[in-house]
Amino acid sequence: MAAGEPIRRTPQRTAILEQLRSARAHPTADQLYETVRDILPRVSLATVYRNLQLLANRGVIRKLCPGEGPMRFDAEPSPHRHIYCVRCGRVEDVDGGPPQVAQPEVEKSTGYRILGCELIIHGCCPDCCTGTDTISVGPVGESD
Amino acid sequence: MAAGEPIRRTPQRTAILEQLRSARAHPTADQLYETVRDILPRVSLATVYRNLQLLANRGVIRKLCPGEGPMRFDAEPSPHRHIYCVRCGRVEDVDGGPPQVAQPEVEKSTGYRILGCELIIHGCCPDCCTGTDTISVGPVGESD
DNA sequence: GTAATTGCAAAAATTTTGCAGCATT
DNA sequence: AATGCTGCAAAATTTTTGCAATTAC
Repeated sequence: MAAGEPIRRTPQRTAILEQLRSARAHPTADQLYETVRDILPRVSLATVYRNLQLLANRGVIRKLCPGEGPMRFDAEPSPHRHIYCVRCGRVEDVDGGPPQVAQPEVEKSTGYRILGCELIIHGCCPDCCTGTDTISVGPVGESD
Repeated sequence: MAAGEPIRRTPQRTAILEQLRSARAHPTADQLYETVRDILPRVSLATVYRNLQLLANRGVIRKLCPGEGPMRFDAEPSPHRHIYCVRCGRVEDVDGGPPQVAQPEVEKSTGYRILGCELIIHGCCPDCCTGTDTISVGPVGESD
């Protein structure tokens, strides 16, 4: 992982990071592309992808996989938990600190060298599961 | 999520589940397709995808997102942790019980109704990170 | 008999890449 | 000046879908 070289400052990169940082939710590359276009109308989606990848590799931002659909991006790279609404796809932060992983124990039992971890909770957000809606419990899914 | 109707038994479905259950690793749909073809040479990849989706929706199996590349499937649906090798892509189980999520607290603080959760640790497996290899720490990535 | 399931092929969705020109250091 | 970055368009990858025929219950 190339983490040594300085990151070159370009208008595109700056705008992408700015827009990601000001995003309420954890946007997809495409959603970010749309907002960046408001600032730099000629930006390309490939540039957005390339920069998000580069920034994630550098540890400046974080890439999230909700388990369905496209990847999400998070301006906050330090470990914290996320919750994903299986109905509307929204991803939000969860308070209460980072997921607990006993790094030395896991490294010993698996033989892996641990680099990081990601905890994502699946659920149904207040807007989607109002009041007494019927929902089923179990590993996520919308229909067969 | 349709969880009521009985699951119809077809040779394809049986073979897919059998192969997934006998798989050491946590295979991708495509890997599973290859092994199922040894048994049912005329099976289609679409059928593999459709069945994996259906079985995951029913809670019979579990769909995993390693954060990069294609989805993985796990014959064991009960909650347990996984570790993903960022170099070779392998996914393995981690002993030590399910990830800790204080469901009532999280439901109260987020307003979500929790359905499940997934913890995936990123690291470098013994085969990939032998001895004194140099690896960088931080949110995963191979090159820019 | 009815409804679910299958194979095939085509499509959709997401992400990556080749390349020539431009911008940043 | 050198290297990295960009836009564009094309491609690669992964997953889904339409449909007619078949199969399970």
